[in-house]
Amino acid sequence: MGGEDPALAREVLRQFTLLQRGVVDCVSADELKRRLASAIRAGRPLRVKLGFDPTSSDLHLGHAVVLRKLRQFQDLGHHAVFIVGGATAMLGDPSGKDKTRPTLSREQVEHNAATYLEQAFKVVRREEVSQGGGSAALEVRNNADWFLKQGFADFIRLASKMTVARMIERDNFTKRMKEGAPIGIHEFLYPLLQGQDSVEVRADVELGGTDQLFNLLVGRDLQVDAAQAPQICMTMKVLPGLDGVQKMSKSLRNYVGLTFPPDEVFGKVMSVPDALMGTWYTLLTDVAAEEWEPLASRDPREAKAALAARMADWLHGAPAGSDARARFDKLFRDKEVPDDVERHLLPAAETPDGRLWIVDLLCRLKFAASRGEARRLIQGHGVKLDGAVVVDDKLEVDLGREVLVQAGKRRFARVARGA
RNA sequence: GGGGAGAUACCCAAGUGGUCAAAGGGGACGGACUGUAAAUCCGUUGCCAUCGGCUUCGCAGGUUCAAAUCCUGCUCUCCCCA
Repeated sequence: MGGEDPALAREVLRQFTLLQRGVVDCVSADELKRRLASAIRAGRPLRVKLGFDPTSSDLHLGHAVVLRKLRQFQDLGHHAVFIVGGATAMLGDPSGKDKTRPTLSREQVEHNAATYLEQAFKVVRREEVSQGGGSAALEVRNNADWFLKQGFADFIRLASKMTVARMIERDNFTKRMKEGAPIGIHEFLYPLLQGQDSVEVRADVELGGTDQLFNLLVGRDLQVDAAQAPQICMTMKVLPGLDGVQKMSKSLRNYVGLTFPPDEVFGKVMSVPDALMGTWYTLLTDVAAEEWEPLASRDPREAKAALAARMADWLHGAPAGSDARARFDKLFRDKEVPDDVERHLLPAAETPDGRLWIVDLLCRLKFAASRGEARRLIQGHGVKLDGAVVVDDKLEVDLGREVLVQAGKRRFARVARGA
């Protein structure tokens, strides 16, 4: 770096510092500074790539961590390239997995891709790229567009760019081999495809979780091979899920979906172990550590509730957080029945005498998946009728007038016999 | 291509002819405590049902009064050799 222009140097440092939040690896930091400097000097924004495979139909807070980073680049005037892994989704990324994932059909992938973008726009600015540059905030690409057009020869050529030795020294493959777990050859191909994406879109920077570092680095090699400047690889700390141990993922069911309703967002965040609060604040908010740390040590519940409300506001707009909190406090802290309990009317035909066996009632309400489960729930004293614990699993409930059914702490329904 | 090992419920894992709906652990759910945190304790964890019945141990057949357990074929996985 020349370093003659102090204004430029300051701007580079400002951007660089902001961008460091939540970042674990940056390959390399110096390159990033240099690239920022030349971008600013030339008025040519960096092309920042982030890709997701539409392997399920939900994005969650774990995805949001990197999406936020992408948004941060946008806010600094850079150009986001969002890759939908239409082709790679069919392969299945081995990163962070201890087992092979099932490959998906074309149809599933396309369906998922559609819902994905919508969810991503909760975090990323969506102005589409305009031809002449200008307000180019976002460019959406689907890697099916290039991969499905390529021929066999192209594919083999790509495969030749990687060695088996390098592949198997990758930690999660080593681990799986040691455990005797299967590894499909197709899983070796995945990083190459992801790397090729970087070549296709001429990425300056690629974002990902720490478990993506290997894949991101492959992109660098392929770019060099294609006579492009190698992308800077930035990995973000992976967001731990609700269990506090494993990374947030839909298949582990420890996630908070970006489309979850406010109450659920609030409640799930409240169930995050205290020890993780700092990580969540760092990765999912811009709140300075000096702000949340004192609160978290003085009043952890309050700090977490503030975080939870913030998440709900973020995903649903301003009053959602405080509203959710009010309902949450009422239900769990004050142990009161919520205001908006769903009402069910059972058709009279189903209850000729106006009575219904409690076990069937629970099944009808989907509070239990089977009669056996309903029985167990009752035997475990988990069912209340008008506030009183049900002890008899043979109870016939009189639906002549409305009754309040509660299963566990959070499932409520008001039921009466319909016409 | 040759040799060996293996596939058990949501996951890991015991069980090698009846007493096995299948030990143990994890997870999940419910209860107590609480801040839907952590820690701890208790209960439940195939389906239907009143005794009782029905379906389940990779898949398909077979032997037997009786199979997760024995036999045959198939599918999949791992290891060693080539």
